[in-house]
Amino acid sequence: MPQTSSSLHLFADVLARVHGVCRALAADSSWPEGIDFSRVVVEPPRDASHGDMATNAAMVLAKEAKAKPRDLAEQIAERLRTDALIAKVDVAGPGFINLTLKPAAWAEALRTVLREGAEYGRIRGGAKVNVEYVSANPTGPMHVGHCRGAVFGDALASLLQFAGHDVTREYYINDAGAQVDVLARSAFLRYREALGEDIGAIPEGLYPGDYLKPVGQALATEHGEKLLAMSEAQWLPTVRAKAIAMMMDEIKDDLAALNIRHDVFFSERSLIETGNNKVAETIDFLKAKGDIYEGRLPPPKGAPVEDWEDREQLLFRATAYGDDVDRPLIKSDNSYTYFASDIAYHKNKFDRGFVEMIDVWGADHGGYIKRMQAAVKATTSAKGSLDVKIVQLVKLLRNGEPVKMSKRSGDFVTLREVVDEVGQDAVRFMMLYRKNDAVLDFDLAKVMEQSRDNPVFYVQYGHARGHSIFRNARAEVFPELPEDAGARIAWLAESAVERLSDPVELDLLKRLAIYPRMLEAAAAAHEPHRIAFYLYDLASEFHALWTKGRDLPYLRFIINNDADLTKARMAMVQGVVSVLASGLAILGVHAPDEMR
RNA sequence: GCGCUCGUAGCUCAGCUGGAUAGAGCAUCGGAUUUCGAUUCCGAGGGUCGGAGGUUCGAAUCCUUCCGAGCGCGCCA
Repeated sequence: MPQTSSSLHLFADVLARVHGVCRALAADSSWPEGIDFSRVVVEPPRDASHGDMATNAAMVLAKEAKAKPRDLAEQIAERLRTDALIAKVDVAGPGFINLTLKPAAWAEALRTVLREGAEYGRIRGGAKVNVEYVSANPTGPMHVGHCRGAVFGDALASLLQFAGHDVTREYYINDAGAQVDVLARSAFLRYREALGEDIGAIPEGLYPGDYLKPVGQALATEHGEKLLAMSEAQWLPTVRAKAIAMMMDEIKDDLAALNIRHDVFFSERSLIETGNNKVAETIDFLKAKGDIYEGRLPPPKGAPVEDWEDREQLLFRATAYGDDVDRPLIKSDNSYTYFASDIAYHKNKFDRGFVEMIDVWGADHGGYIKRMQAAVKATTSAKGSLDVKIVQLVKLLRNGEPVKMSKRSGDFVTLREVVDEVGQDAVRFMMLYRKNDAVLDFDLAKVMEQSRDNPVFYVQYGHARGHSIFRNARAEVFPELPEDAGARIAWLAESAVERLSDPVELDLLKRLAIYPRMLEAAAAAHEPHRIAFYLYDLASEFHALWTKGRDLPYLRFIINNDADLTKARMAMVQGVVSVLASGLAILGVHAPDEMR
C-alpha cells in the first residue's frame, strides 16, 4: 500500500477509520479469522445528496461475517457515529453506509492542499518502472501518427513518477532491420546528388523525402568522393550510421518541440553486436528452458501469402504462455526476426532491474501483444510484468474535414507542422483528453478556439483566472499578498478557512480533496486521461463559482469590508490554482498566469 | 477463418476496475448577464448502455453467444 507524503489524504484517512471499526467489530463479534478487508472501499457517492462519502463495507463483509448486510451496516454505522470527523451516518439501500463529514474536515482538506503545495497528492515508495514509448523508426521525421504515443507515454511516465515510481523513459531505436539499409541506400543517392550528379527520380523502394538531402550533404562534406569508389558492402555501414544518427537528431528535436525527453535511447543493433550477441544468448537461454524447438507452422488463414514456403524453422513456444501460435525467431535468410531481438530487448530490460515494464504501441501492433507478454513471462520466469498500452489512430481534421495525408513521396503531415500550427499545449492536452484506446479526432481549427468547447483553453484559463483574482485582491484589499507562489501559500496558510461554508464553496473543496485519490487510481490503471477530465471538472466548478459572484455579491472572492473572509477565499483560490498547476504539470501542459 | 480493440443521449465522449435514479460538452429549447479580465452562467428535453442469455444482494462494467466497426494475421518493422 503506497503512502502519501506528509499526511493521509482525506479518503485514505476515512477508509482507515472504517477499516479500524470493522476490525474492532470483527474482534468483538468473533468473526472467522483471515477476513479480507481489501474490498472495502470509501468513495464519493454518485448522488451528492447521499452524503460526502459512502462505504460498501457491510455488503462486502456480510457473507463472511454471517450477517445480513443491513444489520451489519447498522452495527458499523453505530461505531462510526462516535468518530470525531464524521457528522452523520446513514444506512441506505442494500447496506450502503453514507457518511457526512463535519465542515471542519473540508477546511482541513484545504489546509492540506496549502501545506503540501506542489507536493499535494504525491505518493512515495513505488517500484522501478520502465516506460518505452515513441520508438519510431529512424528513417525520417516524425509524423502526426507518432504524436499520440509520444504524448501519452510521456504523461504516463510523469504520472507514475508523481505516484512514487522510479521511472525510466526509454526509446528503442530500430536500427538493425532492412529498413535502415534502405535508408542508407536512399542517403547514398543524396550523397551522389550532393556531389553534383543528376540522380533523376528516386527509384521505387527507396525513401524519396527531401529530408535526406542534408544527410547527403553531410556525407559529401565528410568523405568527399571517397565513398564512390567503394562497393555497397563497404560504404553501407558508414552511410547507415551517419543517416541514423542524423535522423535520430531530427527526431529528438521533434520530441523536444513537445517537451519530451527520454532518459535512455536503446539501440537494437547493440543487441546483435559480434562478441556480445544478446539475441543469441537469449535464444540459448530459452532453449535451455525448453521453450524453443524446430518445427513447422500452418500457413496464415487470412490474406493469402504468395510465396508461402512450408519449412522447418526455429520457433518460440509462445502457446505455452498464452499466445495463439508459436512464433518464428529466424528468417529464411538466417537473420533474426524482429520478434527475436525484441525478446532479447525485453529480457535486457528485466536484467537491468525493471520488473515492471510498460510499452506504448500504435494500434497496428495490437496483434503483437500476446506474443510479447508470452516472451516476457518466459524470459523472466513470470517475475517480470509487461503492460502494453495501445494508442489508437488520430484522425486529423480541419473544421470537420479530414486533412489529406498520402504516404507516398514523403507528403505526410509532420509532427512539427502540427505543433507549430496549434502549439505544444494544445497538442498535449487534446491527445490526453481521450482514453488511449479510443480513436481520436483532432481538429486543427477547434483546438485553436478560445471557448468552453476547447478544454485546453478552459483549464488554462481557470489557472489564469486564479492569478487574476490575486492581482485584484492585491490592488483592492491585500497589497501584501505575495507574488511568489511559495510565499503566498505560506501567507495564506493561516487564513480562516472555516469561513468557507457556502455549499458551492464546499463542493470546490471536496473536488480538491479528491485529487490524490484520483491520481492514485489513474496511476494504478495507467490512464493519464483521467487527470485531464478531472482538471476540466475542477476548472468548470471554479468558473461556475466565479460567475455566481455576479448575481450573489456575497459569493465574490473579494469582499471589501471583510478581510478575513477574503483571505479565506484567497486560500481556496490558491488551492484551485495549486491543483490545476500540479495536474497540468503532470500532463506537460503550461499553467499560464494570464491569457493573451 | 482466427486474434485484439471498440460499440453508452442526435453528435463527440466520461463513467473512479461490480454499487444506489447511467453523467459531461456540443447541438435543440427556455431563462440570466453594463462582469473581481473574456469567447459567460442557470435550467429543460433527450437512453432497451449494440442484441440475447448467464454469474450475485447488485452488471454499462465480469462470463458465454450473436450483430456491427476498426486494426492485425510466418520471413515487414
